[in-house]
Amino acid sequence: MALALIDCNNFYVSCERVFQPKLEGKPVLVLSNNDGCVVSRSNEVKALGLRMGEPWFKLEKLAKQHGIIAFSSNYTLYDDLSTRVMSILSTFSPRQEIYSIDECFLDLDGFDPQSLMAYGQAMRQTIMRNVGIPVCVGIADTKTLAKLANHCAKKGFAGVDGVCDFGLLDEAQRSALFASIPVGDVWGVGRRISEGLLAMRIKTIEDLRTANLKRIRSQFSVVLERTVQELNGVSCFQLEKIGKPRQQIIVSRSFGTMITGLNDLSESIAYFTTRAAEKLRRDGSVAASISVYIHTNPFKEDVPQYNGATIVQLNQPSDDTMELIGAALKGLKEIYRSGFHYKKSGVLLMGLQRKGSAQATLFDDTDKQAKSVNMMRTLDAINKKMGKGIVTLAASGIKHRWAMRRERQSPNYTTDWFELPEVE
DNA sequence: TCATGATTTGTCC
DNA sequence: CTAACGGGACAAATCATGA
Repeated sequence: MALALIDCNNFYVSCERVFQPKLEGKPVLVLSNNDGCVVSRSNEVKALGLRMGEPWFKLEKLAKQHGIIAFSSNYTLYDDLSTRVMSILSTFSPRQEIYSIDECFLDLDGFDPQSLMAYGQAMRQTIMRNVGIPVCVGIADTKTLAKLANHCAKKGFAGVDGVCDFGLLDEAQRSALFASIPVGDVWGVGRRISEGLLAMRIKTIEDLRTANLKRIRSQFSVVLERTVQELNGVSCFQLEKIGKPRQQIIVSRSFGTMITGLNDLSESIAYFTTRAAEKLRRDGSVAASISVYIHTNPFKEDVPQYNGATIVQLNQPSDDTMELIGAALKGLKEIYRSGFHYKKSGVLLMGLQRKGSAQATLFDDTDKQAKSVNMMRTLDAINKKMGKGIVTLAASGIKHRWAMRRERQSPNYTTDWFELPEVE
């Protein structure tokens, strides 16, 4: 049983550097949507002590002083480079689980244990040569250990050069290593659980690995119990098949500016529902209900706060943009209150099932359904070919006063001819 | 009282 | 110039409800 976890280094920053090599060695960071928080940092930025998740407006001055280069996030670019990285990695194993935009697991069962280090190096070199993104590789018996091995590879522990294979460590070396790493670095141990463990004097990974299982189960949860098992080499989290359809779809966004009126809110909800319905159809699913929510800015404690949410049941499960928008706007009218400054809204599609598997009812209008399928297929095809949002429904509005801030975005180098820079 | 469904919580990246 | 703090997904835990 051997598993590899391959994780791109500072992924978003690395994507920006692929197309601007002069950023190499310079402090670079990438901001979240709306230019809100720091979500990716180069090593130089980490060395300056800037923290992950820190709001940009608090750092802007400091960043200028240090000559930090900040980008708005460019998901079109990151998605495209991610696809290339994942596609290359898929050739290294018959089984791959894409865990997130910048990391995946590979099943290395049956490979020669002595050659795994070299195999990991081959992955790194191939990706660097073909895409230009640096990655690290962690190899171990379970997912949790592979994540940890990757962490060690990134930190460069014990002369490790981008690949770390726990299979090469004996018991004593393993214990010593684990005793040197804080428990919060384990996959699945977040802030809250870290605090709880600390209160029980469980400080290092070695402490956690040797902790009493029953006690962990009763004081925390079955999930943490499994994590402890995994740290001991007992596999509890299996490799998941790719292409499994999602169980929920969320589209939500903070606004670039506060909005107050029902009209602007309706536009945003219609727009988000359109995006959600596209994802739904891409998955080949239909939704049974849609939830709508709006809220004010929770960070402005001195102004009146309001959170509204509701769930609207559809007559029958659907993937039709217009039907979904109709339901969403109905929900919005119920929860809308005038007199508040709204900062964010969103929709959530629930009760997802494979299209076609839904129970047909006596009153289904099959002719109307067939027309809807054609309409939606055409809409998706045009938008795919001509660019997202070329054809939209009137309800989504045109001007989008509420659109998010993206003041420092790089061009879509790989997906839009018109955004290729001039050759100097 | 139990089983089920709905909502909240915690985590990850 | 001012004001300015992400988004999406999942599973388990917890709460609410109704037979």
